[in-house]
Amino acid sequence: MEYHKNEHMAELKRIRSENQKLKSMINLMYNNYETLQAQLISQQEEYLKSSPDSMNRLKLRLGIAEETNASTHVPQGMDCSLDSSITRFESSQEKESKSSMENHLLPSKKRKINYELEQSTNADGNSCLNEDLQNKKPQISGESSDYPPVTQPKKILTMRTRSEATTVSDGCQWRKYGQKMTRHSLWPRAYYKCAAPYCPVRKQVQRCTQDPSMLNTTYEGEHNHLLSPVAMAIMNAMSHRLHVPETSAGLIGDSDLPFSASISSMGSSPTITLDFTNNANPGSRYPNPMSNQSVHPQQGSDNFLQYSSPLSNMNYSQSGLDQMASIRADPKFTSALAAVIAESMLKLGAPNKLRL
DNA sequence: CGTTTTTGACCGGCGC
DNA sequence: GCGCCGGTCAAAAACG
Repeated sequence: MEYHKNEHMAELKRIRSENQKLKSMINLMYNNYETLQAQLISQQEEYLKSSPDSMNRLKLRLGIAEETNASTHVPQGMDCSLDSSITRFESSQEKESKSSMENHLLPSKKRKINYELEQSTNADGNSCLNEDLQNKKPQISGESSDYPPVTQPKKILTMRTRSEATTVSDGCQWRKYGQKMTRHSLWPRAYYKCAAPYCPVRKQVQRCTQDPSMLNTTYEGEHNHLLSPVAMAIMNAMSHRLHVPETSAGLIGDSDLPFSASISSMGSSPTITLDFTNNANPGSRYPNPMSNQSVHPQQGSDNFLQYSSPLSNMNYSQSGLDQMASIRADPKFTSALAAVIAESMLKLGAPNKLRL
């Protein structure tokens, strides 16, 4: 009896100290993450200030619509290996987005009312006037407005995933607001808005006609709120043109990262895969940063690091803290994420090295 | 019963 | 001006 009591006490003590360790580890990682994010933002701002022209070049690299001639202006060496269907997809989206933006410039009666309503709700000094509203705002007196010019292009990212589900779970909450049959597809196109209040981000999801197992997802705009770590990692990966490994024809190979990475959706859960084999990106000009690092590949995987999101086995309704804890506690994930962020900073700090 | 999805209507752009 | 098309709205239906 006494023996069992002691055993329980020891177990409790062990669990308590483990909890403490985990807590401090989470705090440490959270701090590191915040520091990195702050550094990334300040570097971006600094870089954009020093070289305004670089913005357009970056947009091109990130697959963002150009202000003019977006579909015809394809810089040398860029996206040459893109699946032609993806290229068409992006181009048409850019065109559509442009026309939709022009549409916003001349609001209909109904839209004008909505706009005025939102204006009045934001007029109390609340600065949540989002990008969408800025685009909708009619330019009355040239550039004297307090807002950026309406020609400011929206970020457009496309992602192609193999999925049987109607949409790919990407860590964000979306509200469906429409579905349409389109002329050139046998499959309907679904329209989603980010469910966060005042967030302007929208996405369109449509199954590929040629290969119905593939889902084309187009994201438009930028989130104006904090994203979950998973969503952030996915958006980050998308910015680097990461792609689904199962895609036979459409592997986007222009990534200049020292590793290749991909998002795939097994069922409804996202899996982020980072492949540090040199073969994966033979054209990379960068040395493999992980070759002598402390990140150890899985046994038998031959320098192949795979991070399967804990969300794979996790209910999305689980509390945010638990979610963050499980993800951040995985050293493989943080290493991979840090590598992506570091790579972004490296590129931002060395504009002349951008391959365009 | 509140939230989310569905779906027909509506709107504006575009080509003819 | 008309019809087609894609994007959005909003009432109704479905869902949990």
